[in-house]
Amino acid sequence: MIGVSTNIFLFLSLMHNQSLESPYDLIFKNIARYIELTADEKELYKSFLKEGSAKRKEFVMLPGEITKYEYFVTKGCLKVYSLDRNGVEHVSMFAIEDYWTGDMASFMTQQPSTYFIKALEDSEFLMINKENFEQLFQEIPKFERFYRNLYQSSLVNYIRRTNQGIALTAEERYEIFLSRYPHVANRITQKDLAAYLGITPEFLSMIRSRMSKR
Amino acid sequence: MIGVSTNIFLFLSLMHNQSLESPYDLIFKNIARYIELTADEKELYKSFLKEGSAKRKEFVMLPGEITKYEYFVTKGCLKVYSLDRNGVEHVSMFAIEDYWTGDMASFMTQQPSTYFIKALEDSEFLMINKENFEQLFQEIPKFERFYRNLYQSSLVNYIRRTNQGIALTAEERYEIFLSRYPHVANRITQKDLAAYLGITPEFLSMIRSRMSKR
DNA sequence: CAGTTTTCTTAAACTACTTTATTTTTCCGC
DNA sequence: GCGGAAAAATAAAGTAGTTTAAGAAAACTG
Repeated sequence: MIGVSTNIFLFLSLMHNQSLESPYDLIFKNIARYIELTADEKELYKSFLKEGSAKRKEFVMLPGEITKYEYFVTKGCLKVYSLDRNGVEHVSMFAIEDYWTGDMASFMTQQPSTYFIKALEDSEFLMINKENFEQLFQEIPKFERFYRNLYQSSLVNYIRRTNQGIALTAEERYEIFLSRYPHVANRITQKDLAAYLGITPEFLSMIRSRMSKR
Repeated sequence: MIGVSTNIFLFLSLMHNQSLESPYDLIFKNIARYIELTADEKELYKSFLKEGSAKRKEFVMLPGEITKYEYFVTKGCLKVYSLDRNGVEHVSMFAIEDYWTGDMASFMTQQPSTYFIKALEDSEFLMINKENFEQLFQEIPKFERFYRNLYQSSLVNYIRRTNQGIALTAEERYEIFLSRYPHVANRITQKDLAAYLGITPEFLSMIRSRMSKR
């Protein structure tokens, strides 16, 4: 899980009172974790963003496309995944409110993506394209610092997940996911969670019944 | 493999003619991938670094310690690894010349590390401590950009490795490692490579004999 | 270069996870 | 609230990778 949510409680309060927060309030709070923006800078940044949305089951991105945007989810839940050569689905991350997502490799290198991004719920997000992303660093150099910190946190999470994938059993990984991302776990299906954990839904089901018998 | 080597050929030329390059030339070339430093800035940066070395089989870092430094390898090869609760070794990365390494999570959060760093060959490196790391961004803000880019590349590599770990068989991961990091592969033992791939040395040996029979 | 330690190989028994198939339960679009 | 589709549970047979053990090859150390 790359995106590094600012704060679970912020997200929970949003759940109960979504209309009070605009999508921009959420993204500014996210950015304020690492840098402070002046009112002018906020306006400029806002002008670099585009609003997007997708209904449940709609695709936000398809493999083969050159990734145009990085996404910041303001409502709903996106699933980022790919298919291996046997057609088996592998989920790279779930992005809920306050998470950044996209295909970073494709966005950075402008090579075709190998990922699908699909909305699991009716979703809304803010998007920044490659030109604006580059421009951002020219206009507001502080953003170098923001992204340096964002990527730093993401890396720590990825390193952890890589090592877990190698060192732990599926059951252990499942338990860790439940305790670390409970608010994600109860929004997604077991099938999708299995695809994130790297196991079959049948085996996840077995794990669950084994665990409940203890 | 996190560190993102600038250039294999640079490294190869170093192998043949090490005395001509100082460790600082190497790190400045590494940094020049993303930002340009003035002579003054180079001097200042140099003053933030410390030189270190370790003989073959010596430990550079032990678990339990709070990580003091990030390391840039200028000679030799370091192995970053941890032990799981069964005492099985899991290699997180090999760092050769021109690679950055360390325990980023521990360095950033100043929590005790869970990693060993051990020299596989007589090695030399440059180190930056946490205070100087923070200071660096105050004194030379350009470094935000450098690290933003460095972390970006590392993330792309990590995302790739995570997905490979889940989607591919051990044999496929072995072949990919060989073609992607041939210069690392022939400097390390099969035992260490197996611990990187997440399999037993016995199984790697089996894979190799299976492959050679084709 | 001899002795010792470590690494590598091979092979048989074992385990975590997959595959395939069937049944039951949940969900969501009308 | 109903009908159809998707998800979840259960179970049996199969496979990728582990474990244990023992011998052969390589590689440090004195």
